[in-house]
Amino acid sequence: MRRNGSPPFHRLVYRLVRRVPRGKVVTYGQVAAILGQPRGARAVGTALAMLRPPLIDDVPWQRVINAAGRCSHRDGFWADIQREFLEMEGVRFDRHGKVDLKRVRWPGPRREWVTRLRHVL
DNA sequence: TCCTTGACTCAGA
DNA sequence: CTCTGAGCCAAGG
Repeated sequence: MRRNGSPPFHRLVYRLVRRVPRGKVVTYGQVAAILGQPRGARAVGTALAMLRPPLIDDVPWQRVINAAGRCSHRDGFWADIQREFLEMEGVRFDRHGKVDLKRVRWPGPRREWVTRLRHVL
């Protein structure tokens, strides 16, 4: 007998991240908010961390960055890998290692995400 | 169930 | 702009 039909949080995170198109990015807090958890940015990081090391499930993890517009990660290694992947997709970084969220954020201005996307998930 | 861990964030200094 | 501290949350032991 199945007790809980709702997928665990990290699965929802993967579903959403899989929809982020090439050349676009989302922030941890944004993902959390869309999933109905405005304060759960940290949990989103936990979810993505579970993909490592094999980087499974065709989840474009590199498209998730922090609110400051930079690649997070504790060690610089994966942050560098992430930046390289994003640059290959056409995402530009300034000399401080930041992207222009105003331009590359998906799916556009804040007013659009939460309401429309939550239902689709 | 309690406790610890982080790919987080925001307000302050 | 950088550095802290406190708040927050799912996972896993």
